Amino acid sequence: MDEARPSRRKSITPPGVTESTAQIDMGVLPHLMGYMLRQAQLLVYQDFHHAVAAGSPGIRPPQFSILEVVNRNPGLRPSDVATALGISRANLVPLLTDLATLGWLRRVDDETDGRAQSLHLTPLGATQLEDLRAKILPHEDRLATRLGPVGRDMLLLLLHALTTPDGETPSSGQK
Amino acid sequence: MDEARPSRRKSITPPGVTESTAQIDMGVLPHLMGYMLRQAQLLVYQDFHHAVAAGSPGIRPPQFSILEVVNRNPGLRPSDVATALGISRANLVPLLTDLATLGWLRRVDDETDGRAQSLHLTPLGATQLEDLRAKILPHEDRLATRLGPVGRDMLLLLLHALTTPDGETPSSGQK
DNA sequence: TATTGTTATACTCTATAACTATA
DNA sequence: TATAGTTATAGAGTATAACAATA
Repeated sequence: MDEARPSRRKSITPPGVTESTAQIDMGVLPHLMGYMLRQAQLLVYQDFHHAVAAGSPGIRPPQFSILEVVNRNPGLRPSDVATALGISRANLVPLLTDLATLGWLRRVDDETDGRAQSLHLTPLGATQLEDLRAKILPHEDRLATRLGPVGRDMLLLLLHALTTPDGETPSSGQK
Repeated sequence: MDEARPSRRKSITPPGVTESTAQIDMGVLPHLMGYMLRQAQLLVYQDFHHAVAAGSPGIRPPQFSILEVVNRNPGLRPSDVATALGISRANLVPLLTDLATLGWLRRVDDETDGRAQSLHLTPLGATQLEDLRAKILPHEDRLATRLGPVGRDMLLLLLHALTTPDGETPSSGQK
């Protein structure tokens, strides 16, 4: 019985997200933004890992985002970082602790508000962040070559439009 | 060192995550595909949850993907589902078990190959899948209104280009 | 009372290694 | 030996509740 499917050959197709599914009907999945966003994000995250893992173990996208935001906004508070990156305060704590343990980030108790802290990058953290950018940007550029000359800008524009609630102005967000 | 930023400059990128972070400089993050893909995916996944949670508890994107693929390819094997969706065989097992426990999916031992199984949706599973589609597609459409008339197709096209290794033909998955 | 940082907990997703039973 | 399904485990990300100190 069974064998509703003809010819199950052992045609092992190379790994990757969608390539090995050539003869499988994916149904509506390729038409769902959620599914395709997940696949794309997995791919880019793998690229991030390849770009960063060797040289900066333990640094993943969230850690990089924290470094970037704190570097651009010295003295920022954990609470603000959490809302800016969409991370809960509770989940931010161990990330900040790890970065502080590395000596890349300092937590300074606020003098006017006994509850608050001010976050700053150490000189080491600043140079490491530069190093991370120098690794990440080329890899993103390499991936972007799959999208054609204006594809990357178009993708970012669409993603901004998607994540921008409504009355925002995403038109001024490009470099 | 480096930039020595003057207090709180309103730099080039207001858009991004939320409007409450308007005065925070997000640096290069809004220009990174990885960061924006993550933000977009979180948003769409929240939408998925809102669309599905009430009525089908426990059904998340991976479960839906499995149902969709098995429905379109009756008799498919777990191994094929795993590679098609980018999930490891090991991690697929509990997902299939849950769906089987719900009575939505059957695991039939293959008669010619004692190691293999054939996956099929039960009649209940098929109707439930129809129900899920009827909930998910409108919510995706609603999100897509932020992207303009051709924005959604453009986004899907770019995501396909990004996740397609190189000389592949993404048309095999198109409807 | 409300907020800030924190702790603790639980659940999901992901990544490996290793086992069984078949082939 | 190789494969299919499975088990077990560990790690990361996410989501809540609750707490102490402070406002």
